[in-house]
Amino acid sequence: MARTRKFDENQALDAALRLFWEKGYVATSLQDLEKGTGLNRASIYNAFGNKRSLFKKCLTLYVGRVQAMLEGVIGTATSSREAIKNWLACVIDFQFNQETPSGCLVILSALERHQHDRETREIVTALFRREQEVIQKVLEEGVQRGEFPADFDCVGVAWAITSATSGMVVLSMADLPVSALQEVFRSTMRLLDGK
Amino acid sequence: MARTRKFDENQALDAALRLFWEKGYVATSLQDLEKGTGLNRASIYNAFGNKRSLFKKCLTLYVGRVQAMLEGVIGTATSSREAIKNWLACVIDFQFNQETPSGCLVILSALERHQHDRETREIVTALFRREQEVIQKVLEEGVQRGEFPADFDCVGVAWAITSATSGMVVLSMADLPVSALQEVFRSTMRLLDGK
DNA sequence: TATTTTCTTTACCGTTCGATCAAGAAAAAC
DNA sequence: GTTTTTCTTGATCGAACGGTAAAGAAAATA
Repeated sequence: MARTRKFDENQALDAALRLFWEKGYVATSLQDLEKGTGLNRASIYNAFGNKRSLFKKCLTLYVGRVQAMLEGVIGTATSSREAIKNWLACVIDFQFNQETPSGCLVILSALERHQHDRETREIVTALFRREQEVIQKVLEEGVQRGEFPADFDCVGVAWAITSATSGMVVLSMADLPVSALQEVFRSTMRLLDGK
Repeated sequence: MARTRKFDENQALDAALRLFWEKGYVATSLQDLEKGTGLNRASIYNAFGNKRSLFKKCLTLYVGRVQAMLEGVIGTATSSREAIKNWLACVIDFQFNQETPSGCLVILSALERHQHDRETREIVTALFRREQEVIQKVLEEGVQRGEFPADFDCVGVAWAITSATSGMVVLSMADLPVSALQEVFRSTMRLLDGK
């Protein structure tokens, strides 16, 4: 009864995500999006609405992936300590992975806050909260398992680790070498040793 | 022999800095700059060159101030521990200070890296390096003073603290409450306790 | 195969972008 | 007070911006 869509919507979304990830919301023009997705301008509007809603779809997609990666890495570890170690290593790998852009769309969006509506900002806030919660939970499990002392500050350390992941991303975006991130990594891990 | 400038160049630079600080380089238009500085467009070009060079002047001004604040806070402390404590507290205060925008122009510029030339990116990199150096130095003084054990990892902890300051700024931009930053603060301070 | 419906293409909309230029205004030097 | 020089103003530039409308192309139904 009707014509089918020629392009793969997920594929186009992926391409758009990559662009926003690299240049941010404002600096990514519709011209960029046309070239990146291979779609015509009107096709983009037809499929995704306007630039704002396309961005929001990309951000949601990205957040979902990061969260899946976070929970995957944390969930498959055999100890609390290993979980944190793997997560921090994962963040570093991700920054220097050649297949994906460096940086982080969520952090970028956090800093572009003036450009976005409340709903978008809440997506950003939620990811950080979620990261802290997941880490806190794995630390609490570590306490129960006897890996950490009973009075271990799970809340505070979880926030510190969450902060450290953002900090590492910023450092890598500021052209600091891997070694700097590794120093952050090692020192952050030491938060799991003390009292 | 000639007419004198009516406006205060430093004052205009301050206004421009504030705009870039709030919205970033791309999102700040010349219209914004005209309104913010109170200057006519051509006066801006006459005084500061183009948008790029105006931005660079603002960034340099900002970096100088942050560095002065860093060195001031660290330099006036009576112990290594107190120096770090004051610096972290200073960063938190700064984020919630109502008189200045939240966020950080340097971090924003790091994430907008694709917009800037190498010289600008190097200014950004340099500030992070400088922050780490200053902190490392004060830690090393702490070791000599017997505040920390002889094998204390000054390099790594300095990077962790540098990362923590960026992390806290990101968290505050992501609308996390002060309490979250304070948790990062407390946990980061604990890096000075362990072995 | 004819029809219907959706997707795609092309051209274009008004607006805003960064940047410039020529004319007018004002202060210092003589 | 005249001259000289710089600063300021207002108008305007071409390009790029996000977004849209109408015509053409193509696939699924009948």
